[in-house]
Amino acid sequence: MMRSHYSGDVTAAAIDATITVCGWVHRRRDHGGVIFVDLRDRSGLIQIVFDPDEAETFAAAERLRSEYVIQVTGRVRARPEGTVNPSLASGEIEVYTTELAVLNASETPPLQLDETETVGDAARLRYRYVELRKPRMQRHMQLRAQVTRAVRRALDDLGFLDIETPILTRATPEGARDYLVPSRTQPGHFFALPQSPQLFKQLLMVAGMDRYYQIARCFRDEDLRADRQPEFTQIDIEASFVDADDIMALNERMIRTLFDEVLGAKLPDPFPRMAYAEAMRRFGSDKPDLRIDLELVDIADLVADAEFKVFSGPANSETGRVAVLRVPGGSGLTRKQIDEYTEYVARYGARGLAYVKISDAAKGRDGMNSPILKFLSDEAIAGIVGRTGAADGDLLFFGADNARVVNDALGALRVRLGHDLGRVTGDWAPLWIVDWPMFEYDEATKRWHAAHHPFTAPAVDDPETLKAAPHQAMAKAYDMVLNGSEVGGGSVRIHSREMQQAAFDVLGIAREEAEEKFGFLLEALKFGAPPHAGIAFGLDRLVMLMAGADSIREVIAFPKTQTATDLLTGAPGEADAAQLRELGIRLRAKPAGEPGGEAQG
RNA sequence: GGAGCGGUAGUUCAGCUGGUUAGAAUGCCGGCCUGUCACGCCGGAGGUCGCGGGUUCGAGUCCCGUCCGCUCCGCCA
Repeated sequence: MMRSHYSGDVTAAAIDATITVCGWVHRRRDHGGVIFVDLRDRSGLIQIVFDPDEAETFAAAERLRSEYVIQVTGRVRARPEGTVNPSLASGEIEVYTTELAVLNASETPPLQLDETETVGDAARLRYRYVELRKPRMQRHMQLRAQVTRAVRRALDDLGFLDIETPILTRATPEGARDYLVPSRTQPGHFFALPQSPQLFKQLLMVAGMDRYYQIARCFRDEDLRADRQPEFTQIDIEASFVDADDIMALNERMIRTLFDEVLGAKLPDPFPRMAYAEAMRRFGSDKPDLRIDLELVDIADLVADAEFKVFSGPANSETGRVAVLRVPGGSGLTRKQIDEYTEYVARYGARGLAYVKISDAAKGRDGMNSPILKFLSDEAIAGIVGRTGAADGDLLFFGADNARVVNDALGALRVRLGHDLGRVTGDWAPLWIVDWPMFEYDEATKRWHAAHHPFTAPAVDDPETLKAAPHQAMAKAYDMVLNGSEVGGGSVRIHSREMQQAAFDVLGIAREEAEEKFGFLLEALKFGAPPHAGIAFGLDRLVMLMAGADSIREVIAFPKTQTATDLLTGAPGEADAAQLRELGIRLRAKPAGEPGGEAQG
């Protein structure tokens, strides 16, 4: 039953009003015969006063301990002497209690609930229900609810239909690893949990549900990161008879409204757009953080003839790249710091991190300091200084390797330096990345991969053109990037069977395989599929950014650990023999000392 | 699959190069204090130093293995 006071905002109560408040005892202080309790409820901390004149209540209050669940009734009073405690939600008022009911006791809490304490992650997740009581977590959950509410309202108002799609569905051949669910009624067969509702929302377009959305749970059995969980939530949107511009306009308006309503933040109108190629060239990333003013500059032509093989090799290679990152004022970096950055870029495959410190650019090489200067001609040095605009006191970092390594390494270094050197300006920098390549060639498997997914429409209209030159094909795709994070991505979809087949052909998905895995989609495309396009936002990541949190776990009520387990419930657990028998699953013998075994199928 | 960091009272942490009864803060228990607000003061309880093995006269500390948590690379169409 909802307690009578529960407006969620005690601070709005009038002086001298009698109110009833429920919550948890955050802290009890006794002083000179008076007992003070900081009561924690969803609005924050409220100071409750117990006076010895209320003998019975006072006696009960003496037995209060941390995390006891109580209900108090009392008179709202202004705090004496005009004292205001900003750490309390009820900073200017207090509740002078006449009645106290202990609704439940609590053992000594397993976590410290002070906001200043950083509790170890394992303990937090094990006792998540306690951790969630913290005002910060309450705020995060409230923010998340506000976001979904605002999104729903915006889309509802535009006539979008919220339609649910299956959670038990079938495996897809490409993309992330699937979570599998064995079928009891079809022994040896498995459902897969959806990586996204992609195929179903396209079927809904064929079905004439021409404006669809869903706050959809998605599942991907891949390794976790601070911003990646195995189950996560997408704001999934699809519409018919629209093009890329329609979808981008609709969604940036939605995001702008969302930020305005929820955070009071004004995002640019319109969002800037940048071609994928430009983003890679200037920032080494397909999700550049535009709050950082550092940029990559190409210098391959300046060092192509250098004797320095480290530079001239990539400079003359089809797949190579030689680029410079100018760090204004960076010549103050110590050798130790540069070594650290070298180590940092090594993660991305960079075999070194050449640098030049510039003390007096006008003096040419004599005004510079670098181990690599001796390998470069005066012309090359002058060219690099001219092109990068390097000034006295600057430092230049060089990347020379195949383009992928240079982009990854300098792109990551750029972000790292931006933060380290305080070059992050502004609060929100959204943009659209457009003009994506249709396919990417994977050297390892010698195969083409879909840059987005295999249902993305190419810019060309003829399937034969697509097949003839897949490396040139551009996709009608768009990603929304915010502060260096990809928050959403979408595309115009293929709506003709012939084009879809052509895409599968390029991707090396055999006709039989395509027929088996996607036959239903190919078939649907035959029966009057309208042109359609859509987008999906990563809700968790979006809320994380809005909350200023550094992990997606901060905005998910019950997240999983890095090894995809749930410390609270102990999931995943073992299945008992009877269940397995019924499912027709036999486990491989347990390796000694290890819990569980491996499914054999 | 790989790299790195961490695991010591309920909680957050300290514990230098191996050395006697493993400390602090906070929380918890008891007492004191006429309004505190991170209240204060006095006292107390609380630890298989993640687990297993090894080196050593001696291991929280060194070595090996293992488990767990976190960050990152790979992976995430």
